[in-house]
Amino acid sequence: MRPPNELSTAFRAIGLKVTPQRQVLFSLLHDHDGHPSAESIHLAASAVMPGISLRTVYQTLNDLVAMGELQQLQLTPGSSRFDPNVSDHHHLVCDRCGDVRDVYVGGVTGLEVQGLEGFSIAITDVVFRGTCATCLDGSSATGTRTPDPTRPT
Amino acid sequence: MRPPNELSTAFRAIGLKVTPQRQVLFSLLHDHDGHPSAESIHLAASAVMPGISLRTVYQTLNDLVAMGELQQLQLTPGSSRFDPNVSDHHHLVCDRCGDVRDVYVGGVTGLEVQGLEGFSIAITDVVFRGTCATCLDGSSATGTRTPDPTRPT
DNA sequence: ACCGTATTCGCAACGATTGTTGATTCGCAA
DNA sequence: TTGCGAATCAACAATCGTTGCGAATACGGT
Repeated sequence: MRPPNELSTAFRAIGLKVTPQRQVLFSLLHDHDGHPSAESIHLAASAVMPGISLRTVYQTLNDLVAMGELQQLQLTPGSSRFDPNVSDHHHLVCDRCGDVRDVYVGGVTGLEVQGLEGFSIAITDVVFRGTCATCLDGSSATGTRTPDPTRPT
Repeated sequence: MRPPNELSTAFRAIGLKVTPQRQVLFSLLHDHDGHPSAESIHLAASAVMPGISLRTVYQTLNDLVAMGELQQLQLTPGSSRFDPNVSDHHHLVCDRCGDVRDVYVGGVTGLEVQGLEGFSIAITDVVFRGTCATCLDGSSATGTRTPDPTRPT
Protein backbone atom coordinates (compact mmCIF):
# COMPACT_ATOMS: atom_id res chain seq x y z
CA MET A 1 0.00 0.00 0.00
CA ARG A 2 1.15 3.50 -0.71
CA PRO A 3 1.72 5.92 2.15
CA PRO A 4 -1.26 7.88 3.56
CA ASN A 5 -0.50 11.13 1.75
CA GLU A 6 -0.42 9.44 -1.65
CA LEU A 7 -3.60 7.58 -0.87
CA SER A 8 -5.28 10.86 -0.01
CA THR A 9 -4.36 12.24 -3.40
CA ALA A 10 -5.50 9.08 -5.12
CA PHE A 11 -8.84 9.16 -3.33
CA ARG A 12 -9.47 12.75 -4.30
CA ALA A 13 -8.46 11.98 -7.86
CA ILE A 14 -11.37 9.60 -8.24
CA GLY A 15 -13.85 11.77 -6.41
CA LEU A 16 -13.65 10.12 -3.01
CA LYS A 17 -13.23 12.32 -0.01
CA VAL A 18 -10.48 12.11 2.55
CA THR A 19 -12.12 12.00 5.93
CA PRO A 20 -10.46 11.65 9.34
CA GLN A 21 -11.77 8.08 9.55
CA ARG A 22 -10.14 7.20 6.28
CA GLN A 23 -6.89 8.81 7.31
CA VAL A 24 -6.82 6.70 10.43
CA LEU A 25 -7.34 3.60 8.33
CA PHE A 26 -4.71 4.64 5.81
CA SER A 27 -2.13 5.02 8.49
CA LEU A 28 -3.09 1.86 10.36
CA LEU A 29 -2.93 -0.24 7.24
CA HIS A 30 0.24 1.34 5.96
CA ASP A 31 2.06 0.50 9.18
CA HIS A 32 0.66 -3.01 9.25
CA ASP A 33 2.72 -5.93 8.02
CA GLY A 34 0.24 -8.64 8.90
CA HIS A 35 -3.02 -9.85 7.38
CA PRO A 36 -5.79 -8.39 9.51
CA SER A 37 -9.48 -9.12 9.25
CA ALA A 38 -12.01 -6.31 8.97
CA GLU A 39 -12.93 -6.92 12.59
CA SER A 40 -9.40 -6.51 13.88
CA ILE A 41 -8.87 -3.39 11.79
CA HIS A 42 -12.02 -1.96 13.29
CA LEU A 43 -10.69 -2.79 16.74
CA ALA A 44 -7.39 -1.06 16.09
CA ALA A 45 -9.13 1.94 14.56
CA SER A 46 -11.46 2.19 17.54
CA ALA A 47 -8.46 2.55 19.83
CA VAL A 48 -7.36 5.63 17.91
CA MET A 49 -10.79 6.96 17.04
CA PRO A 50 -13.47 5.71 19.41
CA GLY A 51 -16.87 5.39 17.80
CA ILE A 52 -15.69 4.71 14.27
CA SER A 53 -18.26 2.48 12.70
CA LEU A 54 -17.57 -1.01 11.43
CA ARG A 55 -19.65 -0.08 8.43
CA THR A 56 -17.21 2.68 7.58
CA VAL A 57 -14.27 0.31 7.90
CA TYR A 58 -15.82 -2.07 5.40
CA GLN A 59 -16.59 0.77 3.04
CA THR A 60 -13.04 2.02 2.99
CA LEU A 61 -11.51 -1.43 2.78
CA ASN A 62 -13.66 -2.11 -0.26
CA ASP A 63 -12.55 1.12 -1.85
CA LEU A 64 -8.89 0.31 -1.25
CA VAL A 65 -9.32 -3.17 -2.70
CA ALA A 66 -11.06 -1.75 -5.76
CA MET A 67 -8.15 0.65 -6.22
CA GLY A 68 -5.65 -2.17 -6.00
CA GLU A 69 -4.03 -0.73 -2.89
CA LEU A 70 -5.07 -3.65 -0.76
CA GLN A 71 -5.32 -7.32 -1.51
CA GLN A 72 -8.31 -9.27 -0.24
CA LEU A 73 -7.44 -12.83 0.71
CA GLN A 74 -9.71 -15.86 1.05
CA LEU A 75 -7.38 -18.37 2.60
CA THR A 76 -9.61 -19.99 5.17
CA PRO A 77 -13.33 -20.41 5.64
CA GLY A 78 -14.76 -17.50 7.57
CA SER A 79 -13.64 -13.93 7.28
CA SER A 80 -11.61 -12.23 4.59
CA ARG A 81 -8.17 -10.99 5.38
CA PHE A 82 -6.62 -7.86 3.95
CA ASP A 83 -3.02 -7.60 2.86
CA PRO A 84 -1.44 -4.15 2.60
CA ASN A 85 1.46 -5.74 0.78
CA VAL A 86 0.58 -5.70 -2.90
CA SER A 87 4.05 -6.45 -4.19
CA ASP A 88 4.65 -9.73 -5.94
CA HIS A 89 4.56 -12.18 -3.07
CA HIS A 90 2.76 -15.28 -1.86
CA HIS A 91 1.46 -16.79 1.36
CA LEU A 92 2.19 -19.27 4.09
CA VAL A 93 -0.83 -20.48 6.04
CA CYS A 94 -0.53 -22.42 9.28
CA ASP A 95 -3.18 -25.14 9.51
CA ARG A 96 -3.02 -25.13 13.28
CA CYS A 97 -3.12 -21.54 14.44
CA GLY A 98 -4.42 -19.98 11.24
CA ASP A 99 -1.53 -17.54 11.03
CA VAL A 100 -0.68 -16.08 7.64
CA ARG A 101 2.74 -14.87 6.56
CA ASP A 102 4.21 -13.45 3.40
CA VAL A 103 6.84 -15.30 1.41
CA TYR A 104 8.73 -14.44 -1.69
CA VAL A 105 8.79 -17.18 -4.27
CA GLY A 106 11.12 -17.59 -7.21
CA GLY A 107 10.34 -19.62 -10.28
CA VAL A 108 6.63 -18.85 -10.48
CA THR A 109 6.86 -17.75 -14.08
CA GLY A 110 8.61 -20.99 -14.86
CA LEU A 111 5.61 -23.13 -13.94
CA GLU A 112 4.49 -25.38 -16.78
CA VAL A 113 0.75 -25.17 -17.07
CA GLN A 114 -1.18 -27.76 -19.05
CA GLY A 115 -4.75 -27.30 -20.17
CA LEU A 116 -4.99 -23.55 -20.47
CA GLU A 117 -7.17 -23.63 -23.60
CA GLY A 118 -7.44 -19.93 -24.20
CA PHE A 119 -7.51 -18.91 -20.57
CA SER A 120 -5.67 -15.64 -20.06
CA ILE A 121 -3.79 -15.57 -16.77
CA ALA A 122 -3.66 -12.24 -14.94
CA ILE A 123 -2.45 -13.28 -11.50
CA THR A 124 -0.80 -16.34 -10.03
CA ASP A 125 -1.34 -16.99 -6.35
CA VAL A 126 0.71 -19.59 -4.52
CA VAL A 127 -0.41 -20.71 -1.09
CA PHE A 128 1.72 -22.99 1.06
CA ARG A 129 -0.18 -24.75 3.81
CA GLY A 130 1.45 -26.52 6.69
CA THR A 131 2.63 -25.89 10.20
CA CYS A 132 4.45 -22.80 11.42
CA ALA A 133 7.56 -22.91 13.59
CA THR A 134 5.70 -21.80 16.70
CA CYS A 135 3.13 -24.56 16.41
CA LEU A 136 5.85 -27.12 15.67
CA ASP A 137 7.72 -26.22 18.85
CA GLY A 138 4.97 -26.28 21.39
CA SER A 139 3.33 -28.98 19.30
CA SER A 140 -0.32 -28.21 20.02
CA ALA A 141 0.60 -25.82 22.83
CA THR A 142 0.06 -22.58 20.98
CA GLY A 143 -2.53 -23.61 18.42
CA THR A 144 -5.74 -21.63 18.49
CA ARG A 145 -7.64 -23.69 15.96
CA THR A 146 -9.98 -26.08 17.72
CA PRO A 147 -10.59 -29.63 16.53
CA ASP A 148 -14.03 -30.82 15.46
CA PRO A 149 -15.99 -31.33 18.70
CA THR A 150 -18.71 -33.35 17.00
CA ARG A 151 -16.49 -36.33 16.38
CA PRO A 152 -14.91 -38.42 19.16
CA THR A 153 -11.16 -38.47 19.45
CA MET B 1 -12.91 -39.31 -5.10
CA ARG B 2 -13.21 -43.06 -4.95
CA PRO B 3 -16.26 -44.77 -6.43
CA PRO B 4 -19.43 -45.08 -4.31
CA ASN B 5 -18.94 -48.71 -3.31
CA GLU B 6 -15.47 -48.04 -1.95
CA LEU B 7 -16.71 -45.00 -0.11
CA SER B 8 -19.44 -47.08 1.50
CA THR B 9 -16.82 -49.50 2.80
CA ALA B 10 -14.64 -46.65 3.99
CA PHE B 11 -17.53 -45.04 5.82
CA ARG B 12 -18.45 -48.24 7.63
CA ALA B 13 -14.81 -48.83 8.47
CA ILE B 14 -14.72 -45.68 10.57
CA GLY B 15 -18.11 -46.21 12.16
CA LEU B 16 -20.12 -43.96 9.86
CA LYS B 17 -23.31 -45.33 8.39
CA VAL B 18 -24.21 -45.59 4.76
CA THR B 19 -27.63 -44.03 4.29
CA PRO B 20 -29.58 -43.56 1.06
CA GLN B 21 -28.88 -39.84 1.26
CA ARG B 22 -25.16 -40.46 1.40
CA GLN B 23 -25.29 -42.92 -1.46
CA VAL B 24 -26.96 -40.31 -3.60
CA LEU B 25 -24.23 -37.83 -2.72
CA PHE B 26 -21.47 -40.37 -3.34
CA SER B 27 -22.70 -41.05 -6.81
CA LEU B 28 -23.41 -37.43 -7.62
CA LEU B 29 -19.96 -36.33 -6.56
CA HIS B 30 -18.18 -39.22 -8.17
CA ASP B 31 -19.68 -38.38 -11.54
CA HIS B 32 -18.95 -34.70 -11.14
CA ASP B 33 -15.93 -33.12 -12.75
CA GLY B 34 -16.66 -29.54 -11.74
CA HIS B 35 -16.36 -27.59 -8.50
CA PRO B 36 -19.85 -27.41 -7.06
CA SER B 37 -20.93 -25.41 -4.05
CA ALA B 38 -22.87 -27.07 -1.24
CA GLU B 39 -25.96 -25.34 -2.53
CA SER B 40 -25.68 -26.71 -6.04
CA ILE B 41 -24.95 -30.19 -4.74
CA HIS B 42 -28.08 -29.93 -2.66
CA LEU B 43 -30.00 -28.87 -5.73
CA ALA B 44 -28.76 -31.83 -7.75
CA ALA B 45 -29.42 -34.21 -4.90
CA SER B 46 -32.93 -32.86 -4.50
CA ALA B 47 -33.68 -33.78 -8.09
CA VAL B 48 -32.85 -37.41 -7.34
CA MET B 49 -34.12 -37.49 -3.77
CA PRO B 50 -36.70 -34.80 -3.09
CA GLY B 51 -36.70 -33.60 0.49
CA ILE B 52 -33.05 -34.27 1.23
CA SER B 53 -31.93 -31.66 3.69
CA LEU B 54 -29.25 -29.09 3.06
CA ARG B 55 -28.04 -29.89 6.55
CA THR B 56 -27.39 -33.47 5.55
CA VAL B 57 -25.49 -32.38 2.48
CA TYR B 58 -23.17 -30.26 4.59
CA GLN B 59 -22.69 -33.05 7.09
CA THR B 60 -21.64 -35.54 4.45
CA LEU B 61 -19.46 -33.07 2.59
CA ASN B 62 -17.61 -32.36 5.83
CA ASP B 63 -17.13 -36.07 6.42
CA LEU B 64 -15.75 -36.55 2.94
CA VAL B 65 -13.40 -33.62 3.34
CA ALA B 66 -12.18 -34.98 6.68
CA MET B 67 -11.52 -38.33 5.01
CA GLY B 68 -9.55 -36.67 2.26
CA GLU B 69 -11.96 -37.82 -0.43
CA LEU B 70 -13.00 -34.31 -1.28
CA GLN B 71 -11.09 -31.06 -1.39
CA GLN B 72 -12.65 -27.92 0.01
CA LEU B 73 -11.71 -24.78 -1.89
CA GLN B 74 -11.81 -21.13 -0.80
CA LEU B 75 -11.22 -19.35 -4.06
CA THR B 76 -13.67 -16.48 -3.89
CA PRO B 77 -15.52 -14.63 -1.16
CA GLY B 78 -18.76 -16.36 -0.41
CA SER B 79 -19.30 -20.06 -0.50
CA SER B 80 -16.85 -22.93 -0.41
CA ARG B 81 -16.51 -25.14 -3.42
CA PHE B 82 -15.89 -28.83 -3.32
CA ASP B 83 -13.55 -30.66 -5.65
CA PRO B 84 -13.98 -34.41 -6.13
CA ASN B 85 -10.61 -34.46 -7.85
CA VAL B 86 -8.02 -34.98 -5.15
CA SER B 87 -5.15 -35.82 -7.43
CA ASP B 88 -2.22 -33.44 -7.59
CA HIS B 89 -3.65 -30.52 -9.53
CA HIS B 90 -4.30 -26.81 -9.32
CA HIS B 91 -6.93 -24.26 -10.32
CA LEU B 92 -7.92 -21.69 -12.88
CA VAL B 93 -10.41 -19.08 -11.71
CA CYS B 94 -12.21 -16.75 -14.09
CA ASP B 95 -12.59 -13.28 -12.60
CA ARG B 96 -15.59 -12.55 -14.78
CA CYS B 97 -17.88 -15.52 -14.59
CA GLY B 98 -16.43 -17.14 -11.50
CA ASP B 99 -15.88 -20.43 -13.25
CA VAL B 100 -13.25 -22.80 -11.83
CA ARG B 101 -11.29 -25.36 -13.80
CA ASP B 102 -8.59 -27.87 -13.01
CA VAL B 103 -5.10 -27.55 -14.42
CA TYR B 104 -2.05 -29.68 -14.10
CA VAL B 105 1.08 -27.77 -13.29
CA GLY B 106 4.67 -28.87 -13.64
CA GLY B 107 7.57 -27.36 -11.75
CA VAL B 108 5.76 -26.74 -8.48
CA THR B 109 8.38 -28.57 -6.46
CA GLY B 110 11.01 -26.40 -8.13
CA LEU B 111 9.69 -23.18 -6.64
CA GLU B 112 12.31 -21.33 -4.62
CA VAL B 113 10.78 -20.16 -1.40
CA GLN B 114 12.48 -17.50 0.69
CA GLY B 115 11.61 -16.82 4.30
CA LEU B 116 10.38 -20.20 5.44
CA GLU B 117 11.97 -19.94 8.91
CA GLY B 118 11.01 -23.33 10.21
CA PHE B 119 7.64 -23.49 8.52
CA SER B 120 6.86 -27.04 7.43
CA ILE B 121 4.99 -27.14 4.13
CA ALA B 122 2.36 -29.82 3.73
CA ILE B 123 0.48 -28.64 0.66
CA THR B 124 1.14 -26.18 -2.14
CA ASP B 125 -1.87 -24.65 -3.85
CA VAL B 126 -1.47 -22.68 -7.05
CA VAL B 127 -4.35 -20.53 -8.25
CA PHE B 128 -4.29 -18.78 -11.60
CA ARG B 129 -6.73 -15.92 -11.89
CA GLY B 130 -7.70 -14.29 -15.13
CA THR B 131 -10.27 -14.55 -17.87
CA CYS B 132 -11.56 -17.76 -19.41
CA ALA B 133 -11.90 -18.32 -23.15
CA THR B 134 -15.68 -18.01 -23.06
CA CYS B 135 -15.59 -14.63 -21.38
CA LEU B 136 -12.83 -13.45 -23.69
CA ASP B 137 -14.91 -14.27 -26.78
CA GLY B 138 -18.20 -12.71 -25.88
CA SER B 139 -16.25 -10.11 -23.92
CA SER B 140 -18.72 -9.36 -21.16
CA ALA B 141 -21.51 -11.24 -22.93
CA THR B 142 -21.48 -14.37 -20.79
CA GLY B 143 -20.18 -12.95 -17.54
CA THR B 144 -22.40 -13.53 -14.52
CA ARG B 145 -20.44 -11.46 -12.06
CA THR B 146 -22.10 -8.09 -11.53
CA PRO B 147 -20.20 -4.83 -11.06
CA ASP B 148 -20.48 -2.77 -7.89
CA PRO B 149 -23.84 -0.97 -8.08
CA THR B 150 -22.91 1.53 -5.39
CA ARG B 151 -20.39 3.33 -7.55
CA PRO B 152 -21.34 5.26 -10.68
CA THR B 153 -20.02 4.01 -13.99
C1' DA C 1 -34.86 -59.52 14.83
C1' DC C 2 -32.88 -56.36 18.22
C1' DC C 3 -30.90 -52.51 20.01
C1' DG C 4 -27.52 -48.88 20.45
C1' DT C 5 -26.02 -45.22 18.18
C1' DA C 6 -25.33 -42.58 14.13
C1' DT C 7 -28.15 -39.91 11.03
C1' DT C 8 -31.78 -37.15 9.43
C1' DC C 9 -34.48 -33.08 9.16
C1' DG C 10 -36.23 -28.63 10.23
C1' DC C 11 -35.47 -24.69 12.47
C1' DA C 12 -32.98 -21.56 15.09
C1' DA C 13 -28.73 -19.39 15.67
C1' DC C 14 -24.40 -17.75 14.22
C1' DG C 15 -20.56 -14.82 12.10
C1' DA C 16 -19.41 -11.97 8.29
C1' DT C 17 -20.93 -8.62 5.36
C1' DT C 18 -24.09 -5.44 3.11
C1' DG C 19 -28.50 -2.64 2.63
C1' DT C 20 -31.47 1.19 4.55
C1' DT C 21 -32.94 5.36 6.24
C1' DG C 22 -32.57 9.76 8.02
C1' DA C 23 -30.27 13.21 10.39
C1' DT C 24 -25.96 15.43 10.61
C1' DT C 25 -21.52 16.66 9.46
C1' DC C 26 -17.85 17.77 6.48
C1' DG C 27 -14.62 17.78 2.50
C1' DC C 28 -13.37 20.37 -1.27
C1' DA C 29 -14.02 22.53 -5.90
C1' DA C 30 -15.52 26.66 -7.75
C1' DT D 1 -16.49 31.34 1.56
C1' DT D 2 -20.02 29.06 0.07
C1' DG D 3 -22.72 25.19 -1.55
C1' DC D 4 -23.34 20.65 -3.02
C1' DG D 5 -22.61 16.17 -2.80
C1' DA D 6 -20.38 12.81 -0.26
C1' DA D 7 -19.42 10.51 4.06
C1' DT D 8 -20.51 9.35 8.64
C1' DC D 9 -23.19 7.42 12.25
C1' DA D 10 -26.69 4.97 14.56
C1' DA D 11 -29.60 1.54 14.67
C1' DC D 12 -31.27 -1.94 12.67
C1' DA D 13 -32.80 -5.40 9.35
C1' DA D 14 -31.41 -8.50 5.97
C1' DT D 15 -28.68 -11.59 3.54
C1' DC D 16 -25.60 -15.51 2.81
C1' DG D 17 -23.16 -19.56 4.09
C1' DT D 18 -22.74 -22.60 7.65
C1' DT D 19 -23.42 -24.96 12.06
C1' DG D 20 -25.91 -26.22 16.68
C1' DC D 21 -29.78 -28.47 18.65
C1' DG D 22 -33.40 -31.84 19.59
C1' DA D 23 -36.73 -35.31 18.52
C1' DA D 24 -37.74 -38.82 15.43
C1' DT D 25 -35.79 -42.40 12.45
C1' DA D 26 -33.02 -46.00 10.50
C1' DC D 27 -28.37 -48.50 9.81
C1' DG D 28 -25.95 -52.52 10.81
C1' DG D 29 -23.13 -55.46 14.14
C1' DT D 30 -24.51 -59.07 16.96
